[in-house]
Amino acid sequence: MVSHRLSSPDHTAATAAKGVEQAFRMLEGRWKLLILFHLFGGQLRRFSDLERALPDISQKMLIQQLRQMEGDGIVRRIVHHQVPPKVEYGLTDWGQALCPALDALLAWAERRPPLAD
Amino acid sequence: MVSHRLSSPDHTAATAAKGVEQAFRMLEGRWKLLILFHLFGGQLRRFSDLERALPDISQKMLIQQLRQMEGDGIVRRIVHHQVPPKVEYGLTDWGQALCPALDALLAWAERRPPLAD
DNA sequence: CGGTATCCAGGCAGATACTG
DNA sequence: CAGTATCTGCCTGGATACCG
Repeated sequence: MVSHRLSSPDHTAATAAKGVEQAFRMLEGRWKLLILFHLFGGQLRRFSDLERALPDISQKMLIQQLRQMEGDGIVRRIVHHQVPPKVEYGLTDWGQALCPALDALLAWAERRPPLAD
Repeated sequence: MVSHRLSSPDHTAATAAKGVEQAFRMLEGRWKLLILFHLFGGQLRRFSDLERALPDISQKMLIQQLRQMEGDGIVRRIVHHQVPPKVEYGLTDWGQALCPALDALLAWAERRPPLAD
């Protein structure tokens, strides 16, 4: 029986959920979305810039989240071999492509009707 | 290159992230997406139907995830006062509206290029 | 049938201190 | 500047047993 109106017809509930869960796992974590929204638009940000932009994050968490997103292919890391060291972070093309999808989710969240129970 | 920005101009990185995080929090949890994809399309499913559809879930987890989504206004619960008891679960209109947003995220996940490191 | 109640373990976030 | 290492506490999910 045809049920969930996904654009792609060849998904079961299980495969669709699995795909979305993959996406979720890459974006979960208290800081990843915040980092992402600071990088949308093609900007490059230094490690210390991001530290300042996210005042409550520890260095451990910042590098951890950046490395995970780099490993997932969302973030790219650009090392300038200088003294003192300089490292910039930006998005890959695929990472940039997240923007409209997150936008859709944001729009949905903001359409929430009052809970009229 | 056209920078990818949000459709709504009055978002900072912080407010946008906050909105999307709200959405994420409502959908996080090992079973919620799976439940959701079983309910997309306007179907009503009994508690025991869902239990059968998600063979590895415990009753505690099933009811917990359903209740949370009900509290968030995504799922609605329909109690039929009968003996034996019968309870059905479906989506609210707003819950249904999640489908295109998740579809976008699913499409993104499936566009992932090979990690050519 | 459709739930509650209770206990438990693992993972992840956070603080803090140290380093090339 | 841009990280690494270690310790700790909490929260979430899971197993199990019981109830209207």
